Amino acid sequence: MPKSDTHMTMRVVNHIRTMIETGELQPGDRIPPEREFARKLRISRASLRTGIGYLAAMGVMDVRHGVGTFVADGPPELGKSSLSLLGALHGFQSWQMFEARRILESELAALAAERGREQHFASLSEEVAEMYATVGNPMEYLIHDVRFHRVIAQASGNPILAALMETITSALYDERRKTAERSRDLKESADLHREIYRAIRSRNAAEARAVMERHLTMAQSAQDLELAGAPAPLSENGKPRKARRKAVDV
Amino acid sequence: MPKSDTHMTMRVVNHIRTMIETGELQPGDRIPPEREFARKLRISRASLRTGIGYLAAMGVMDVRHGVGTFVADGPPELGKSSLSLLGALHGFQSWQMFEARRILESELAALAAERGREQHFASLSEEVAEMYATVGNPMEYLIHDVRFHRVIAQASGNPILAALMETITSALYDERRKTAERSRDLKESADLHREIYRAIRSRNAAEARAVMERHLTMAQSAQDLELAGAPAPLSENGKPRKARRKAVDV
DNA sequence: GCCGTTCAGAGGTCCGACCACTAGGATACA
DNA sequence: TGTATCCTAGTGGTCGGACCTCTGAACGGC
Repeated sequence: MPKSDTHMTMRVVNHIRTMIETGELQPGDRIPPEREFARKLRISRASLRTGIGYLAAMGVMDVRHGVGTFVADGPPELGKSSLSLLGALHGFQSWQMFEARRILESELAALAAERGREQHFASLSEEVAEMYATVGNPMEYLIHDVRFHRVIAQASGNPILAALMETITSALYDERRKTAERSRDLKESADLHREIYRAIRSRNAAEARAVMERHLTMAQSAQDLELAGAPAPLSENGKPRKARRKAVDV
Repeated sequence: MPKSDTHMTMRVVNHIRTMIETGELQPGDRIPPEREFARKLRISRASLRTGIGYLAAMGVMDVRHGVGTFVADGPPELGKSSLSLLGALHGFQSWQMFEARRILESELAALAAERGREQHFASLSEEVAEMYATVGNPMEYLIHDVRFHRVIAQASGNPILAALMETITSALYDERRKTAERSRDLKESADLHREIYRAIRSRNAAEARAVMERHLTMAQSAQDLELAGAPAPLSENGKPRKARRKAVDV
């Protein structure tokens, strides 16, 4: 998509991109200090920083003040929190977020059932066990919950869908953290996760998809309930700035 | 996700975000000239530019040299071409891209069948007609093809899923453009689009999903064939790094 | 009325200085 | 000896102010 030559920023982006493609740079690697790198590329430090900023915004680079600049590591995600920004711009609604997640994760679960490997099953099993063990500790529980879904995404064998899921999940995360779930809910949640795990392990794609959908539907209604007794009013395009803010923060 | 206060870049991002949330800024609007805006925010122009660059990278702002900086207009998309960058980093494969698209668009078609409105149906019908009319002109055809899918995304009533689709599609676009389709293929393609349109209009979600899936599966195998048949793909910049580039550029 | 020229205003690039954070070594103390 | 504190080199962050390039529209000659 991006033109090369002219714009300095694109020159930087393409240069780093090439370094990645040739294997010269790998996830976790550090790039040279800005001053040095800028000299090597024959551009000003300011321009170099523009390019790096661009890559950082897209989640490809990870800049750490006082330490250095690194190639992003960990699960790929499209543009850190870009979804919430876009949401502010286009008025995304909470339920749309959940719907998107429900659809993605359901398919992910089905794919995981078809393509998952022993190692994935083992990880899933482990996380389920941890979930049961931390039913009394929502904070801890959430960590394993997230990991569980992340393992499924990996097991699906499609890193792109996994990245999309990661994007939505992280946008949903903040809101979710605020929902102080009760222990009884967590027990039910753990049960559902166990069901999902079993369906995947037995390579029953349809079942995995169905249970995952049930799980996420329940999670959504639980949160809706928590947030307000009133069901979400879909004004579609309403003026009320109040509602707008709500949709935005999701 | 982003901390506020300290980092200038986040101060800018949050400020603009707030302006968007309050409705002070709307898609298509122009923000003040950099020098002036920087003065108003009490920060240096460089810092302001960093923040704007961040927003631009995520597709929220649209910067035009010599003209001005605008709030993004048109269909939302997550981080312009961030997918192809991430692809380079994590080695995304072509088939994974197609799979993701197939899953997303199938669900989108189903949702469109359930929620679409008369105006959407009218647009779809129009695009189908245009497709038949431009069967002899691949360039023109492609435009209406893209529009057709975009209208379905809108009709689905879920802008988030639509944005995800847009992201994948635009990453796929370059590759797709190179595939000089023959007229006969286009005729078949138009027929399928017409089927999809009919299913949606008759609110048959299952049928819409199925036909869409068939359409995209065919499109994928057609392109695979094209790529395999012509063994001397344009290397775009000389380097023989074929296999690698393939996985990357998709 | 058409078309090339001019020009103001907007973003793009650069420089060089200085600030702020981090990690790890050097030092002081118990 | 062990531990806590301080110091410092290295790296990203911010600044401002000069200059370049691009775009669009007003201007003026034909």
